Amino acid sequence: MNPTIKDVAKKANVSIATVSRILNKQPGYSVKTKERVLEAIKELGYQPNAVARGLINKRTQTIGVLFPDVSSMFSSDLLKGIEDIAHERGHSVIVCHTTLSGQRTMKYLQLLNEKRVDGIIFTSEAMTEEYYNVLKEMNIPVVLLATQSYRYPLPYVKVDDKHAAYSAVSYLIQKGHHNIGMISGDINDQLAGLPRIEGYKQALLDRGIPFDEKKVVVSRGFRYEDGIAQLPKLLKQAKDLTAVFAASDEIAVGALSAAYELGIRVPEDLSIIGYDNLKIAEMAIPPLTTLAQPLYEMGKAGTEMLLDMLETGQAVESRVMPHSIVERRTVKPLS
Amino acid sequence: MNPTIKDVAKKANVSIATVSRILNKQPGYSVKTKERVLEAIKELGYQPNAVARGLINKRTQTIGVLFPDVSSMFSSDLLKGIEDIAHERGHSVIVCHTTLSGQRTMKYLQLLNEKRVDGIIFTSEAMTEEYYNVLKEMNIPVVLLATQSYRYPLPYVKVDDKHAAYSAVSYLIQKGHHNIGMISGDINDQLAGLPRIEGYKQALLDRGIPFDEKKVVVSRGFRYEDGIAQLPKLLKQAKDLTAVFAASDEIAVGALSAAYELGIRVPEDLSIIGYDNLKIAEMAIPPLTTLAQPLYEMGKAGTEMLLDMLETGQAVESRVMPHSIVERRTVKPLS
DNA sequence: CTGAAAGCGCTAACAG
DNA sequence: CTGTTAGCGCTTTCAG
Repeated sequence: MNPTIKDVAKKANVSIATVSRILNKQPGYSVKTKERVLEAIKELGYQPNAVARGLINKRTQTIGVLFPDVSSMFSSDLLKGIEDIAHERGHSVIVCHTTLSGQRTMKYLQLLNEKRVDGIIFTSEAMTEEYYNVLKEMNIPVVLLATQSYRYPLPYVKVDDKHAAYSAVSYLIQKGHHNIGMISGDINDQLAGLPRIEGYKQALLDRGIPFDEKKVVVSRGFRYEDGIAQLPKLLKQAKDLTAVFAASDEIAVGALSAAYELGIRVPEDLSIIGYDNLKIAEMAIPPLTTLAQPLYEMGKAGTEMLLDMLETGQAVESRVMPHSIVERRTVKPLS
Repeated sequence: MNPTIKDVAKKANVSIATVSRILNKQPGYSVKTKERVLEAIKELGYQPNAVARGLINKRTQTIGVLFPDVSSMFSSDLLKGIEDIAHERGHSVIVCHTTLSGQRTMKYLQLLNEKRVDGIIFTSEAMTEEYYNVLKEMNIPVVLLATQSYRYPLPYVKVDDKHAAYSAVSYLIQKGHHNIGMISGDINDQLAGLPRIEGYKQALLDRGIPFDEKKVVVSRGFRYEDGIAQLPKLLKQAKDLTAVFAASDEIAVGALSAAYELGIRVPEDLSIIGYDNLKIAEMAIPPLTTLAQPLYEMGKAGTEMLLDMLETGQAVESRVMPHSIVERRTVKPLS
């Protein structure tokens, strides 16, 4: 069995209180005792029991992160940022894959409560009343990552989706494209679906290009398969498109594949711009021009916010992260 | 604050022992008290404190998983399998990104010990004496995932790398290729580096094709960038190759990109086979033929093993998982 | 500067 | 069937 603080105390001939003080760098002991204790610790290979500490401190130094079954590349960029900061600031992270069904999300929320995590990062999924209620009950800091809620006062970190989509489409227009299609994600998704369509629409309108609903096709998700399925559909219902804006990189790469099958050359015959800037954007053939979300930084920022709330007890401000265009080779300038 | 078992006991007019029994489904109470207690629990919204439980039971229902900074796609497939089984069997998972430096691995190991996790899954990285010693000290089950150790008696789950590489190259030969190159990962990697080269060599020799070291080029890692850099080098030092075996899908996709830049058509001018069967293999243009490792199943299997050890206290047997060839479109049969 | 003792929330004998 | 009690390993008053 692991040695306990008691063993250390006995070995060093002091009380456990003294050992505890030394462990926690509190004042109240002579240099000599400190040395003796430190030596006992080393000799025994003593490691404090975080469980016992958690019980009394009411802090577990652990946070929970909920991921829906979104593209794993998307999630893992976020996770990396989260884990880096959490570790740096002395916290562990418990990952929870909630998949689609809310049931599992509820189970996880309950679990995280039982484990007494210090805070929760809720990613990508929409916040529901049910979730919010239990979160409120738990009475711990929560931050929304790559999602947000109008209804509930939870701090978030995300990109401005509408604005980002606007930028992507504006970029296309600047490059001389006028006949631009869009492959959207789920239109019922108030967070990543609709706003991007609105950004697309707005960009068009602002340049005096009429919006034509035939030019946007909506899929159920944001996956590769959606891109594969939707590009042909889009091309059929909207003629002579010179460019398409895909609502995610996975969709864009799917579109790239579909185009390849159709014998349509990208970017010679058709320009494509994606959204996210995942690793696959870089790896695509040809490399995908895309609207970049700083996923890794978002993960870091969200975690910073969470831990700040934890430490200060204060609310923090939401952060809208900057997006940018990463120019690669799927958009051809039109003369 | 969260209500405690005491509150429940008071409200239901019973002792905390009775509540505890009911919570743990142990015998020893009437139906009536049970109902009363259950109602009190519901009314208070009581949730047992897993930290307190962990302290007394010496079980935290939590496992730790260590990932080096391997391709995130690779890790996240594993993680998904791990998390699914862990959750199904009532455990949470703490993720630890160890990056490259062993220092961080040691810190994590120590952390996981302090948190008193019930078991550890150690992925991809080579087991060192230093790690093994602390792991042994911790005295909890450990399983190696996508790695193995000759020196230390730790159960593992992985694919037979040499055999898998042998299969991949044999496949190429069956398709009529004789002049086959290889882009290897780090040759100093005893687990994923060398064995795959040996499999390549063996497959050649078994068909009477002489091995020529000019035909294999080794990179430092298994990343996309390595593929990009190494293909041109390989093509320069080995003429008239008709096919290449890449030691990972990322390398293969990098090779695909490099070929595209060079104006080499795949598979018309050059066939390529990858290794892993990540999602990107499917998404590549053209879709990548590859040697599939069942990553998700491996994650599941490893976790099953770990939890079995935990529950039974018995050692478990290592598992060599089946590999297979996923035929897509980067290998052209030679007449 | 140091120790004794209470108690975090829970489980597990041991009594009754 | 039910309650009392002693800890699990630690932090933290409160005395000295």
